[in-house]
Amino acid sequence: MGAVDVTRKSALGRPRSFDADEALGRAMVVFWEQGYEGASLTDLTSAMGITKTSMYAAFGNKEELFRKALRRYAEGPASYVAEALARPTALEVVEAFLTGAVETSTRPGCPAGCLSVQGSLAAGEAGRPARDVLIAWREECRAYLRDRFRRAVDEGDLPPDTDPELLARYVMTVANGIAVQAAGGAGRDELRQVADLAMRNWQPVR
Amino acid sequence: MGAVDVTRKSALGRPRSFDADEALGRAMVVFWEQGYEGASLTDLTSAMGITKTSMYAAFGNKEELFRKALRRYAEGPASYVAEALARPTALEVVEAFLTGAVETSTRPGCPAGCLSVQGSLAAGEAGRPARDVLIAWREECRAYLRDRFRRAVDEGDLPPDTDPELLARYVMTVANGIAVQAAGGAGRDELRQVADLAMRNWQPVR
DNA sequence: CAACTTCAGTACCGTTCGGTACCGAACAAT
DNA sequence: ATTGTTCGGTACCGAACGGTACTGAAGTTG
Repeated sequence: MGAVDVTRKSALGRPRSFDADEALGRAMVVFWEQGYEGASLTDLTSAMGITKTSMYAAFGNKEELFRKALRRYAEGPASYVAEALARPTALEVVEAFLTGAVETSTRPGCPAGCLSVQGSLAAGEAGRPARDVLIAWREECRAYLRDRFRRAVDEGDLPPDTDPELLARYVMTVANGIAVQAAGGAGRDELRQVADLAMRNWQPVR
Repeated sequence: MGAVDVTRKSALGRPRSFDADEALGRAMVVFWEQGYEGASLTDLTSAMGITKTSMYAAFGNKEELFRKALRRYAEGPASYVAEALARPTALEVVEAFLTGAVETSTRPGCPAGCLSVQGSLAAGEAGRPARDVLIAWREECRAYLRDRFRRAVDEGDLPPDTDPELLARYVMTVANGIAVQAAGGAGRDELRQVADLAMRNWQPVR
């Protein structure tokens, strides 16, 4: 949550008559549902309730709008990531992470799946920058998990022969798979079970 | 492999001067790499080495070309699915399935990832039919796994309290996650480890 | 009020999209 | 040889793309 910095250069002139934060939220949903390339400016601006001109003035261009929408996604629907990382034990981290992935990917009233996965996996020339941003974001997320597991090893929370790198990649893999499943129509309860199954035997992980 | 049915209406007239099978293979790679919407007709036909006119005459239109490319993908790079399902035990099925997913998603000289996952997760209006075809394909794949696990339960190969539906969804989830990871640049060895980890404790599955 | 700035909107930019009409040439069957 | 069909290639279609110039109105500051 919180106001997104839209960097108004001055306080002069006629003030903006739409809520930039609200508009960004609408754009986020469109990107979430249709991906970067699949979301046209017409789709975006009509969902945002503003004209193309206003969008360009407020957000720069389509790519910047996407970046800001992603930031907002990270702070909003995907805030479960940061919350999960703050849990006291590694087991709880994984539990919260996968639970968050399931719930965010299957939230009623929101698009099914995860923006960072379906926003752009494959892309033509035009969508490549957006794809790279999403790859970087997922990498960052994985690095956080890895660091968290390293700490857990140091603290004796995980067995000393645990491979934090591998464990982080495994958890990310399951989370990404959950997003794909959700995009394909899988329901929350079914994915909840999948997440449980993925964790059930996680303790003996070495 | 095998000739793709391109349905020549008659033997009359000048024969085709390009190899339709070869051309379809090239198109498959482009779709694999760029997705349905991301692959333009120009991208496709220039990779296929033919003109737009020839493409339309031979394959119908972009959507049909995609369908045929998907069929070819299923018979070629994704043939590991059928092979895995034919293994004698459920454990071997899962092993072969996940190994195949890793190898196909990280094959040198081929696009990273899985066509059915990144071909179209999210889509604008134009890409929706392609997306639905891919969803159906993944569903079909999952149903095959489920049926195979049901059989394994009947045969006593899996514990009688196993949930084949859940197990199939779990395996598909991991496979899909692997494809996403591969599309994000993960290497074969790393994903190989992830697949091992996903299977390591699979035996006590109930 | 006057000066300025930004508003929302329209019309339009050049480009690319998927898809077609038409072409003369090439080949097969009669 | 004639007829019929398809070839590969060019030129083009209307529509949609991302993005911009220009407009008169609206609002803030001096």
